[in-house]
Amino acid sequence: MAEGLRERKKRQTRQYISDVATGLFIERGFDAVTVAEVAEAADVSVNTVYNYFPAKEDLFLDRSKGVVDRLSRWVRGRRDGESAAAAVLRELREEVESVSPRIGLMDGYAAFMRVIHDSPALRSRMWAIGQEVVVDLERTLREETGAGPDDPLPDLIAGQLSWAHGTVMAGIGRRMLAGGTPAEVSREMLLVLDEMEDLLSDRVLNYAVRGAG
Amino acid sequence: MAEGLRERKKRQTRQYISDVATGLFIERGFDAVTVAEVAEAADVSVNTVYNYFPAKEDLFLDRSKGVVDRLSRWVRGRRDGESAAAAVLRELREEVESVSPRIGLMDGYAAFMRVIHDSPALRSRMWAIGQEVVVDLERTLREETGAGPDDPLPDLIAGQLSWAHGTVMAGIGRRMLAGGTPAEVSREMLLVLDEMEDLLSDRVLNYAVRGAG
DNA sequence: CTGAAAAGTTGGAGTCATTGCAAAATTGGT
DNA sequence: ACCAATTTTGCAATGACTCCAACTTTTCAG
Repeated sequence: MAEGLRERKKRQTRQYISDVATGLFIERGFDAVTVAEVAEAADVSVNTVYNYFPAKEDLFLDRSKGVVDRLSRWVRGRRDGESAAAAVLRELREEVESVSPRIGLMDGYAAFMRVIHDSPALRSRMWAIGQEVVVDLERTLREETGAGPDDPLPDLIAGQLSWAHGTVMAGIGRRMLAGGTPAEVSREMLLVLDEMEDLLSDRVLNYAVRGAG
Repeated sequence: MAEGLRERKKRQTRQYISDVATGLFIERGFDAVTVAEVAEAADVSVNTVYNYFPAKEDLFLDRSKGVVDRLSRWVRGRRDGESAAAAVLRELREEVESVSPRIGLMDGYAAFMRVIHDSPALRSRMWAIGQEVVVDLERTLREETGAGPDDPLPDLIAGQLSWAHGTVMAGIGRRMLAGGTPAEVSREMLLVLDEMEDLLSDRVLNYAVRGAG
């Protein structure tokens, strides 16, 4: 009833393995570290590693970290009179402006990005996560607008919004990788965000305005 | 001087291996067929397969097939007074309208898509090709407009255009997979193309107009 | 036409991710 | 302290991919 001491231990073990693995990957690169090494360094068997993580990439990219429904949450939380796109742009700007570590604006992110940058497997996994984001957003937009299954608009809008989100994230990654400080990158990305908003059409910017049913 | 009988044989062998592999993949799925089986069916050794193809996925998706520079070619070939986006949309419409097999509007494409759809490895490889397309287009747009390396616009426009291209290709794939005939899918996609053009802003639609330096 | 050099093919051994299975060790509750 | 559920582990196997040395075929100069 006490909600398992067992559960706690499991979560601990899982976190520990992931931390150990992350350290090794950052130190020596994703491909240069074998799962066996991770297991040894974490003092567990290889099978235990696979017991917690479905694949090697998940040791580094724990996608359960609430990234896939980020856009959906932002859209669902849009204010009265605010469109889906406006909400996404506003939230993005807030994160960038506040130099939030949630979007990679922090010291040490460059090292993290480098690992991804240098590993095709990790890059591909990043894309897969991005795909989940789009699919999730498509569903949310359909729910929020009541669009029929044949209406292609929600998917197109979802594509545009997740393009915007992905472009910002990629821009941050690239600039941090190039040695920028969080503050510098934040400043630059605000300009990019302005350019981006300028590139979105009114159709996009006015889709799914809350309270305009 | 006769430009090798050797070269001809090599190209033949390569093509043959790819054909045999494709047949097996369509018949039984990508993951269910081992490279060893492909090699045996093609009457060569596994090493020979790897001599021609860097990875198993390349047996099915031969990315040398001029897809990566498709957008760049379209943009470079834009007419006088035509923008990059207008050229891309025009070419896309032409392909769709003419029910071109180059973009998957042909019988048998569903079987081809099914293999990709069911294999994470192949889907991921498709994305990687898409990435090459964007990068290629970014460079082309910079060349065509003379934009400086710090101007973020070319990358943003490239992102929008390759989003449009990718969306159309994905739409075709999904509809063919769902059992549509090439003619039906062509008709539906023309409507999607109209919606899509409506979603692009004038900024995008008027970028890099030929002869408006 | 003939004998290397060059290029292509092959077999075999090895690494690594990932899976399946059954034995062994732990843990929670009684 | 004991039982049953849960975890952890060892072992074996599959399959992609690489490295390497031996072997065969093609090219080409003489």
